Amino acid sequence: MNEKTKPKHEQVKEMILSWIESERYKPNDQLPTEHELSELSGTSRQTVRQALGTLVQEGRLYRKQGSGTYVAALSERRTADMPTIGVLTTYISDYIFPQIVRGAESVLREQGCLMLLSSTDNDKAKERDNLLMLQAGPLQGLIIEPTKSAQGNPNLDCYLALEYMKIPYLMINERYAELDCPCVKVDDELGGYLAAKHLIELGHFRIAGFFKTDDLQGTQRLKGFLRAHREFGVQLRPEHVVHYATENKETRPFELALTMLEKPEERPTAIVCYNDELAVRLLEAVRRTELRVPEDVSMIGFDDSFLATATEVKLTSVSHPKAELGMKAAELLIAMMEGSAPSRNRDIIFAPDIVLRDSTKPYEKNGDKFVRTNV
Amino acid sequence: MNEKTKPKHEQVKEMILSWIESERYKPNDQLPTEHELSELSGTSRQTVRQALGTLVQEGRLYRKQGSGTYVAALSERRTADMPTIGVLTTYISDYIFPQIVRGAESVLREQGCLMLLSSTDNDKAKERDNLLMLQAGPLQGLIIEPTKSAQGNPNLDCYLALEYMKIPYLMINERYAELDCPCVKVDDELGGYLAAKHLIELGHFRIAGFFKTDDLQGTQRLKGFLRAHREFGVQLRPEHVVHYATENKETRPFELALTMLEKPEERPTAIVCYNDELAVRLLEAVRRTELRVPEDVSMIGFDDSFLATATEVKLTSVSHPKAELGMKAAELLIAMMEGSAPSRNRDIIFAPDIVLRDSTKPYEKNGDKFVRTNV
DNA sequence: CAAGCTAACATGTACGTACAACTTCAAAAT
DNA sequence: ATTTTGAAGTTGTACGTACATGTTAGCTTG
Repeated sequence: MNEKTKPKHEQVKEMILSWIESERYKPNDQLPTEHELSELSGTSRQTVRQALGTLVQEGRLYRKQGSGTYVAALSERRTADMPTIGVLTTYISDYIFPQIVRGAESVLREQGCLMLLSSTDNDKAKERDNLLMLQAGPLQGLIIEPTKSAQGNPNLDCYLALEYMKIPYLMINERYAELDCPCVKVDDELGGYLAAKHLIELGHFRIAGFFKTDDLQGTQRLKGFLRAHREFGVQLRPEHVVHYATENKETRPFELALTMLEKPEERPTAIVCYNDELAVRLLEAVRRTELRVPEDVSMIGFDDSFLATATEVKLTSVSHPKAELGMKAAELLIAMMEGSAPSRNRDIIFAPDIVLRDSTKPYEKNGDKFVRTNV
Repeated sequence: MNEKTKPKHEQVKEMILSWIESERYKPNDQLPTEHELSELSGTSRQTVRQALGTLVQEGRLYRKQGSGTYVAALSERRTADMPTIGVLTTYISDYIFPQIVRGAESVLREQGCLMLLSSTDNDKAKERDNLLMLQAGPLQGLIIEPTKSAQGNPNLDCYLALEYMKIPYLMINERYAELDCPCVKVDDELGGYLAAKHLIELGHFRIAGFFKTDDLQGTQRLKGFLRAHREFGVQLRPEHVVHYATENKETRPFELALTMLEKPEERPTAIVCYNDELAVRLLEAVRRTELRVPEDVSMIGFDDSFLATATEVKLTSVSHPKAELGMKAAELLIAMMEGSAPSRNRDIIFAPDIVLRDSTKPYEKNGDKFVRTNV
């Protein structure tokens, strides 16, 4: 069968499609009967039925026994022309991620893509389940937030399966070390650096830092925090660097903050918080010890979320464009799906900046017994 | 055609499916030829071809002209056995909705369903676009948060199309008046009633209420607020009932609160806020007028969100189980899809309760010139 | 005028014949 | 031993007949 002579049922199908596309028949209009089409096309009723059957299966027509065959409304067309994109996140209601999803969804909607959303509860086994389930669906691309990104990747085989299946994927916030997919993220190291730098430039010399180090984001923010201290020659007390993880985030930072705030000779003059959520929690620790922010201890958050302005003392916070991150991730994934993304250096990294509010102020001696011993 | 005697081509299809499911034939195994199946089943080759054609269309088999018919590998199966559920929301990053989605997604994941997420920006035209797009996908059910629920339903035809297509759907938070689908929601009227009742029982007699009335949730909360005043015989000043809408929510409530707080002779002794987000905003208005919560004016929020504990004065708030609402909605929709939902009285309504914190206290005269004139 | 009935019309199922196009395997040729 | 050819086998297209099931419109009756 060469190109010139297609099967008759294909030719009938194309004739009917041309009627639909030229709007000779509009949605819910009735087509000629099978008998009429048979005569019109000079083919048998069976051949007409085969053409109609294919168009029904594709959602272009619907049939009603005893009544006739009708043009389907646009909404009844199938998904052949609507790519399905998966978004796999750790926590759907995490206080930042909904804004990233919002940005992604707005781009995907605009581009006529359907978005599947799924979550892992920051648990590697659930990450695996989700990856398998999403792959079994009609997936054309995947945006992934890694799960406990600092703790390795036991689900590597699932990611390799995505590559085998030629499903493009990218990661947001961090990337598993052994994968080579693009990553769309904030420069967390720079964020931690800017936070500490801001406080150092305000004269603070005893700065505590609280970091959630089971995610690479926390590790990177800590790295920047340390780098600022080194560059500005400010000494750091080891007990002023607090690590915590998903499992103990409700208790450990609060307890350790209480402990260090209750000792006047060891008290930090400022605190860098891993994020605004933690900052709200440590604000309470400051109050509990009858100190004030920023009069007694300055504080800086991260993410510039709506929590930063919900508190009585508005938080100075490291800011980054959350919805835009989602948008750029979606745009990049679509480009990858279309084969129009550059093959190298595809990471997109947003530089954060500091939004100054009321929670940080210059360090003042204030009759304290403390003496600057650095610089 | 009654239940007992299915069409022959259906029976052949089921025979072949039973082979696949019992693993008599595994992925990539070759099935008996059409001629052999014809003899085995006692039907014509055409009938066998029809059964095979359906299974090919469903992705269970693939055929190779001149070679044979084979069982498709698992990853090539279509999503026939993984239902796809749409969730249509107004704002993905709305401070409450992510928790509802989280609850729904956890149930859907457990039940092996894929979840499509889409948003309308509380805009009716986008609601329409989304409904058309979701319907064009492989949708088996839909969970919908109505868009500006108090303002009618210009997209009724889209909802009727869902019914025509026999796609079950339900609504959360409110239902469009002319639709008869199930609704899963909080009893907003009771919530508004409890909020006002709580303040009245604390002795407050001049209570302001702020309600977002372009959503039926706001209208119902207002209704309960009014009912409490009527039942307890407390008079209500019209200027103490503030309506606002999506478009002016950033400005109008704040301005009107400032206005009423600045006039000592008209100042309310307590404020009912449509939600915690608004409460945080009105806390700032109270501060701006150098008043204190709860010493000078009590305040109660709604939703018991994490904003309620982010503030310095922890908010008394009307509480309801947000993630559970999402879970119940997903369970009900699955039951509807399986035909196991009761056909009547399917609404699920959660009774809210009050979580007492620090933002409300009993009314005291405090040297004010005010005199109780009611009760 | 409304309700019920029936015949005509339209799609759904099933069988059959015939030939086209492709694949596989065995036999023949090199 | 390897390559080529041809026959047999298998799926794909197309036509036809016959009957089942459901819908619709027109006619009749109350």
